[in-house]
Amino acid sequence: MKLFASLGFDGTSTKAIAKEAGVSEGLIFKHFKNKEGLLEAIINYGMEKASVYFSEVILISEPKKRIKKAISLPFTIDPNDNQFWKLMYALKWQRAEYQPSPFVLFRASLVDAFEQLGYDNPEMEATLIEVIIDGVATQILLKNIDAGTLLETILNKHSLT
Amino acid sequence: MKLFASLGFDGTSTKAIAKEAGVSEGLIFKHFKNKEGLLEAIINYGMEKASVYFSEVILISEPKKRIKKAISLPFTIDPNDNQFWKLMYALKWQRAEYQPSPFVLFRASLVDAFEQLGYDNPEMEATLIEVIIDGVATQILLKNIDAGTLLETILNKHSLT
DNA sequence: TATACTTGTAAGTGATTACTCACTTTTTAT
DNA sequence: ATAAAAAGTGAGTAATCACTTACAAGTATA
Repeated sequence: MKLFASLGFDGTSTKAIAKEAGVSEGLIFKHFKNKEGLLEAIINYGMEKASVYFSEVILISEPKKRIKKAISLPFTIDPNDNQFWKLMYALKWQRAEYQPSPFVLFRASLVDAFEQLGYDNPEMEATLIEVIIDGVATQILLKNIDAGTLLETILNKHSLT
Repeated sequence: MKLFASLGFDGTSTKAIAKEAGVSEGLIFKHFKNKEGLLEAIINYGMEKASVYFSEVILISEPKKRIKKAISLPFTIDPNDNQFWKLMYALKWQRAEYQPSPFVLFRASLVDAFEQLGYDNPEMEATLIEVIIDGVATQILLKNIDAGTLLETILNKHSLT
């Protein structure tokens, strides 16, 4: 994950991975069949952890609280998971196929929340939340900005305080 | 640009580039010295075009209008330039060094606008605009969303109508 | 027209790539 | 304790990589 996140999938050789992991190169292929299989294993591992956070949002029944929680997600990224999310975002721009299902459910729960609140265009409002999450994640992961008061400001503009 | 944007820099071979361009592989190295040089030429070409749009924002003296124009930028991306921007965003996640200077000036002009408007925390407000631009660009370039009423909604939430 | 320079090619180069295979060591189950 | 299975190794493999080089064709200027 460390190497894929910093050098990219194609920029990382299986030899380098083996060295970093302190094992022989052959073992990688015993375990994961091929390089692609290793990437999939990494993604599955990360998405399992990520699903926990998505569930926390989806399970909130009160719509305003659910939306607030959704926006707060990128602000609560565990620094230990930074590499995983960098990898996920980098992959996003290169492999359209990697749009795991947890994201779909997450979005649906946002649309539902805005419907409950009687918004004119729930789909668009959900998109706007996704816009903010993508944007905040980009800023937090790439430039390590001081997120301090940013969350509150966003919640304010969206009348969610 | 087409190949780099879809397959990534490391995922694209100079052989494939030569074939796509209909020239010999050697000619690439005559013109651009090496593969990296070709990437730089592409970036320079694209940034020159992009600078025009940034300038249009920076040159607006009225602060509210300047911020409005800034937010509207990702909504006005010429579909012909999609590949360039996909490449730029993909590069963002892999090569920290490619943060071209036009972006720096652009951000400074946003901070300045919020200062003029007397906001408490102009730096943070500028970051929030960048968040929105990054997020909108991500949505427009990756999923081709209907941007229709999204811009107006954003301007509304930020009291910029 | 002769000369110099640029544009272009094709066949290489050594290095590196993902991956395999024959083999050894360690772990697990009976 | 023993056999089977799993985990691990290291030296290969053909293919591909970015890049070079020797040379040919085209083009501008004297």
